Amino acid sequence: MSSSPQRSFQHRDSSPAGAPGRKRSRFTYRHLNQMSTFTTSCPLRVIGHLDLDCFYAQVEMVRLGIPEDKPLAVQQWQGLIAVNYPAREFGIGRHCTVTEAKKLCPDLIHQHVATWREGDEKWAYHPDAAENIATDKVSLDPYRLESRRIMATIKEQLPPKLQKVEKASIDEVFLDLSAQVHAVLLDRFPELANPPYNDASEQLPMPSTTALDWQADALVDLDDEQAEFEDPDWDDVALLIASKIVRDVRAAIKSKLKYTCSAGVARNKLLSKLGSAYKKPNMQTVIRNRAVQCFLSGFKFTKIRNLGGKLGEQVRQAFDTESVSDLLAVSVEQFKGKLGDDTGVWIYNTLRGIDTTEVSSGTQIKSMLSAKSFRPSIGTIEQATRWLRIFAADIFSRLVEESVLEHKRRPRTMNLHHRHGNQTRSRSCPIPQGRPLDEKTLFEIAQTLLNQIVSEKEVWPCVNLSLSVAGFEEGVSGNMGIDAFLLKGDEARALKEEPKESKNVTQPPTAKRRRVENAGGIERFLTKRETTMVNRDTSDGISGSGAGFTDDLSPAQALINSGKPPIISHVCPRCDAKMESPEALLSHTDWHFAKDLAEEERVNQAFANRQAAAAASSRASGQKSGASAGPKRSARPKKGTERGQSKLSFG
DNA sequence: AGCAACGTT
DNA sequence: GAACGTTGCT
Repeated sequence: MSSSPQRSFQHRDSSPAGAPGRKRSRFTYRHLNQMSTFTTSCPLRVIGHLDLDCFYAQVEMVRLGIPEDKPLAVQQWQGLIAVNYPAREFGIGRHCTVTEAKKLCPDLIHQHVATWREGDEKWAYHPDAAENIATDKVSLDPYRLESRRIMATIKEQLPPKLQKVEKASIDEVFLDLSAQVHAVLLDRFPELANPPYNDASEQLPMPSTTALDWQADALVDLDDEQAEFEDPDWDDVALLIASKIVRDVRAAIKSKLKYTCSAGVARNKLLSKLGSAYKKPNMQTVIRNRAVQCFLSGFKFTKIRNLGGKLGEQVRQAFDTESVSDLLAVSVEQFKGKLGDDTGVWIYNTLRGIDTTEVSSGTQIKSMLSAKSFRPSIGTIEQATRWLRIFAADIFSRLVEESVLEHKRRPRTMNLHHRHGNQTRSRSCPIPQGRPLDEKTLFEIAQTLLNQIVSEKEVWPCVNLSLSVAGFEEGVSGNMGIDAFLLKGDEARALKEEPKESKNVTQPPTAKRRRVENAGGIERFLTKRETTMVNRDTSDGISGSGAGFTDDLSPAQALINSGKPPIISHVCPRCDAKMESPEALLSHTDWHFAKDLAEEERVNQAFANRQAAAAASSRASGQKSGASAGPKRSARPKKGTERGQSKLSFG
């Protein structure tokens, strides 16, 4: 991260915090402090979402050294599972067949995914994979490995103590940038440092800035009427800072790994995710709080996460519309009546851009699956058994990469899924825990599951089989060393002095990557209104002007991080901690604020969760009702700044 | 097609 | 806890 002049902000008269007659921010010192503890209800929260552009296609482009402008698609058998943007210009879509695609674009590069081939010890890119659908099994490992490198790069780019990064899928990441932005705010706006009389409920002074320079960000049109000409407040500043951080992260991914991604920056996960999809590829979109409702109203609600399927269809039927704005007229009670309390509240909030879902950094894999659909279906147990061998090798290989080098976790259960025509069966069983796990064991367990299934009637021909492991469990049990936790086939045999078998699949302990983990994961609720303006960043991600946002922290932030007070005089009335300066003491009291609020928040959440959790099941996001009033803003329409502006003037 | 997560029964 | 279903990815 390079440093640069703070050209985003031009300071003007920085009137004292308490200057009379001066307009106050609608945010308080308490809100500001909540940023440093990632409080999910904080109205100044800033969340980023990164989404790799046609990820699989990019991986192949980079791996093969193909120039960016060449059309390429990733092939799986006769179909395409990823299409890069140059290829899309030819009208090639994800569910074209290869022959259709070649017709549209004869020069299309169609790279087949890597496959496991029976008897191989590892997946590989086979030139003739497409013709071997009957014997090969797709491997997505190359993409998982690249996904890990990207995660590592992102984490390297962010200040270690202030980052919160969640891997949401193989090509998606959420960032809670609140604490980092908080540190930047305190560093660059000294007037935010201390609440007068330690009163955290005091409103902040307005930003002492003349203009926000959104740089390459473009503003999206809004409905007029909206109170869009209000003075920028600290939430705008926070989003601007976050936007810059995100831009730098994208630049790092691009320069180090050659991948482009799109990004969304907003106040929560829901909005930032919509933002990243808003313009692709290689663009980033900022959704300011005042723009939320307008932004959301532009969507069919069916585009919103969790509403793209059955549930969305239910909603559409119930209210006979697909538009977000139509549904704004629907009351919570109506939603509850039609969809149940939890789902009803969730939808009501979601339509308003309300989402307090946490960004949880403690995300580890929870299950692994290896599957195959049989083109000509298979008809014998011997055939099925051969596939089980490949599945076991695949899964074991991934277990080795995932858990051995990192945290030693191993799965507790195995599941075998079987499909015959329309009907599907699955059987599962525990994986014996006492002893080390090896590939052969995996295979044998799978075999017993297969036997169970096969012993029923009407199982042939089989069109699909999938083997999965789940129930991952933390840690090295007892004195069993990490090395014994998982074993390569031959090592396991040696150790157990078992009779040897002919086939032996060993896994090269491939790429080693680091990991950072933590726990967490709670659902929350929030409140908040208003907005007026969306803007979009057209930056290509390499725009110079690096972030001057540093890793060094304000005293307050340093305190928060260390979690302990310094030494020397100035005694805290709360805890008798001794500080070396009045400033340190003030910062220290900030810290108390943060702690108190975090605690308060925790209690709230516990309550919310209890209610939600009881009935909690219905939807993938049990939110709590009772959205209370957000900070009110003095909605004072101002004299005109023009629409589509790239700068906003301050008071 | 091949994942992975999570919810319902 | 087992079986099955839903959602949302590339």
